[in-house]
Amino acid sequence: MTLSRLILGLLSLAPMTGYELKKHFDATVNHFWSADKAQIYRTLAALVKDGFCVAETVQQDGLPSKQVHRITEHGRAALLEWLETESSPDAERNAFLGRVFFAGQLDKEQLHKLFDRRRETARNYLASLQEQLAASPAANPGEALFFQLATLRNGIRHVKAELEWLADIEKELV
Amino acid sequence: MTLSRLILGLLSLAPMTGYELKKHFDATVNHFWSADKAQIYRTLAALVKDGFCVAETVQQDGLPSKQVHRITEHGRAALLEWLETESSPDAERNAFLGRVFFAGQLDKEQLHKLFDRRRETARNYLASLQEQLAASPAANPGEALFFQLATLRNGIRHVKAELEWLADIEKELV
DNA sequence: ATCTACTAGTGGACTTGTCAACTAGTAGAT
DNA sequence: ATCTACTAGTTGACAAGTCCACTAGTAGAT
Repeated sequence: MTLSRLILGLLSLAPMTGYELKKHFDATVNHFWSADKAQIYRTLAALVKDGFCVAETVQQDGLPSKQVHRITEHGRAALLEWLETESSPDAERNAFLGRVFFAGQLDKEQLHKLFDRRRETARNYLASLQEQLAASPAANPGEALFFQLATLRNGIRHVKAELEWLADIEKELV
Repeated sequence: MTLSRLILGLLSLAPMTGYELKKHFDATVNHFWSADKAQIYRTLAALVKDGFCVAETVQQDGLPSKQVHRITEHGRAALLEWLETESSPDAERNAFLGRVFFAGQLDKEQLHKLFDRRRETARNYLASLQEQLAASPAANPGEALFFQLATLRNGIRHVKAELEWLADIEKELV
C-alpha cells in the first residue's frame, strides 16, 4: 500500500519510468522508505492494472526503450485519499536495540564495539542527511519542497536523538 | 533472522512456551520489534529443527497442555554470535513521513489534521513508554536489566525528538 | 582488449510478516 | 443462560519485500 502511494506521489510530480522512480527513491525517499527495483516495477504494473496510471513506451536511439508512466485522475484521487487517511503507526523494527536488549551477555570489549559501531554509522548518516539538506535550495513554509525537506529534518532530529542516547549510555557504562 | 535471535534471547533468560514468548514480546520488546503469534510459533519450530532449542510437552489440569522450550548450548552459541555481529542498519519505514513528503497537496485543514494526529499518538506513546520505565526497578549500569531499560530510554528519546520536530514544523506553518 | 558502469526492464525463488479462522476447556461477568 | 476473556497452539492464504540472475546496447577507463 505505502509503496504504491509513494510511487503515485512521485508520478503526481512528473511522469516517470520505473528506472527513474528507483533513482528518486534512492535520492530523496530512502531516509524513510527504501524500495527494491523489482518491487517498484511490480507495483507499477499493478497501478497500471488498477487504472491509477498509464504507461507509454518511448523508443530511444542508442538506449533501451523505456516506459513512461503518467498518473491518471483516478490515481490522483487515490493518492489524495491516502494522504488524508490516518497512518496507523508503523511497527518499530530495530535489530540494533535487539542486541542492546541482551547486551548483558557480552563482555566489555564486544559491548563497546556494539556501541562504537552504532555511533560511527549514526555520525556518518547524520553527515549525509545534513549534506542533503544543505544542498537543497531554501523552501518557504507550505510549498511542496518545504514538506520534502521536513522529512529530512525529521531524520536529522532522530539521528541526533540517537547520538544523545548513545552518549548517555556510554557515560553511564563508564 | 532477527526474530529467531530475539526468541533465543528470551529463552536464554528462562525456558518458555510460545504463548509466554508472545506475552513477553508484547510487554517488553514491542517498542523495537513486534511479533505476530503465528510467526513466533513457526520460528520456534524452526529453532527446534535447527537444534537451537528443545521442546518439552507439559500436561496441565484444567488448562491445555503446553510446550516449554529450552535453549541448547548450540542455541546459546548462535545467540552470542548474533550479538557480536554488526547489525546492518534496518531500512527506515515510515508511512507518516511519506504523507508529509507529499503534504503540499493537502488543504490547510487536512494538513493540520495530519500533524495533530501525529502529535497525539506521539504524546500517548511517550506516556506509555515513560510509565513502563517508571514501573521498572532501578538498574545498575552493566547488569541485564540496565540494557533492557536502555532500549526503553532509546524509544523515549526518539519520541521526544519527534515531538520537537513536530513543534518546529507546526510553528513554521503558523 | 577487457572490464565496469549506465540505461531499462523482467522473472523466479525465497523470507518475513500479517490476518483470520479454528480447536477446546475454564472462569468470571451480565 | 449467555458472552467474553484467558490459556495454548495450529493452519492456510496472502502481502510485502529481498536477492539474484538475465537481456542488451553504449560509453568510458585501465
